[in-house]
Amino acid sequence: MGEYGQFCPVAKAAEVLDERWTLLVVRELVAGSTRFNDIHRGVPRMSRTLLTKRLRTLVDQGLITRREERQGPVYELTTAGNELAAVVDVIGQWGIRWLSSLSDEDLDPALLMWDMHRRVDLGALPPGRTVLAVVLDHAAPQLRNWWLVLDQHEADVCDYDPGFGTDLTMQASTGTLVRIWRGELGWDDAVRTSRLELRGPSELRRQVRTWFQLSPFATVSRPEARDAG
Amino acid sequence: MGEYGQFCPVAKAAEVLDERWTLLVVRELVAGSTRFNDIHRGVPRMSRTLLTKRLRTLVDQGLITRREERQGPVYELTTAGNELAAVVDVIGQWGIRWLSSLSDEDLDPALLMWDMHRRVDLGALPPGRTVLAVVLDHAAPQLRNWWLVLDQHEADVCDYDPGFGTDLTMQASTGTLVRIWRGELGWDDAVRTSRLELRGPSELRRQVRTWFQLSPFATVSRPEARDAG
DNA sequence: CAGGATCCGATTAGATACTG
DNA sequence: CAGTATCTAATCGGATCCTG
Repeated sequence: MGEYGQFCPVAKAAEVLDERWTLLVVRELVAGSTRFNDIHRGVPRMSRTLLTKRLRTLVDQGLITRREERQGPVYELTTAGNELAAVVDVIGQWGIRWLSSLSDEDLDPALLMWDMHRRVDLGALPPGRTVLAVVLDHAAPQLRNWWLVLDQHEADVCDYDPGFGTDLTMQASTGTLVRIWRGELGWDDAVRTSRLELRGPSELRRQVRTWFQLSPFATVSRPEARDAG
Repeated sequence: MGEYGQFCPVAKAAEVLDERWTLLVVRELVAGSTRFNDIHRGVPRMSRTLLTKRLRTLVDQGLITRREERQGPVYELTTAGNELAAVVDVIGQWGIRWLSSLSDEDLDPALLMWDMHRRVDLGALPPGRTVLAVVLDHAAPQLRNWWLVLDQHEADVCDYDPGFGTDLTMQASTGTLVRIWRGELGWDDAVRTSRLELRGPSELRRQVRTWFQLSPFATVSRPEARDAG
């Protein structure tokens, strides 16, 4: 795409980073995804064709490598690409401070579940397997019900009942969970006001909040409420 | 333009920042430009129509304000916009570390002179007015000769002889000056190898290197030279 | 100096269908 | 699972001309 014709390092970096979707693909790689389909789950609105193209560009630019494994291609950040973690971090910090108004379009249930499953603190789980059902109020029928299958080794997310039974059910609107996720609404506050409902053994109801680490940006300090000028 | 449909703060920030040219316009504002023409001198390849459009978008997004003054409109960063300085900084640091290969297109003489004039350390200048002529080897005729008119209060850049006489002349290729500017080539090294030639009183020849602060990214540490994997 | 209005060509990305 | 190929609709941005 476009070059800026400037020797400024900001301009040279922008040539690489400001192409549409690129920063989000990098974010997925920074978050640890290495397989095509995993990366795509983090950018589901991107066509697979376009993702292919962006990945190739990133390889050409030396930000990632592509390796053929038995299970298929594996994408990994190079040293240069890895240092973009700092860029993603600062941009996210700015974003959470100043861009808090979300449209309904932004409240993507599948994305929320994908994010949650990836931030599970495996060490905080009870022994054995735990199945957490999540019900998202008002979501479209096929996006309403989710199951997180958690054990000490991995966290899986399903959009169908995996058939192990349910240990705990969590019910809320997608917006409520997103606000909790982003650190804009306290867990206790949400429970107290019944915006977040938990059903199951009281011990699990108490513990569940420790199973998730929330968004990496949840703890970023927010600006004082006053005009932006 | 495009929305990503994600609640992730990185995605929300990218919606604002990854539109073409936007980051460079922000960079100009962070660097201190407030007038339309000054901003445009920092992004000369951007059409004025497009710059107008981007500025309006930035106002709508609450990153800058536009104020009508007697001399004309003045653009200024809001608190939110001002915090983008950190984003510009991190991106520039990454850029100078990993994107050192510049095309001829990137070596824009006018941009270099504009950058230099803006990073003059007024306090380091000799008393009174100093005129520094700059000759850029191999540049197109109308981009070869420049004059920096420096005094304790301001630094001006002209592409014509302002008629005050010349105290010191600096001659080099644009590429050499850019590499010095970016911190990739030492001043002494350039002088010793005659890539940078100075003509004028020996005292000024010795002092001139202190008049410029170089690029804000000149002092960023560079990666060790080895493969990027 | 700081734009507004238009037109038009180039680029882009989504949708769709197909492949090993 | 991980793409490729193709077509089309939409968008974007440069050029040009005009304004107060």
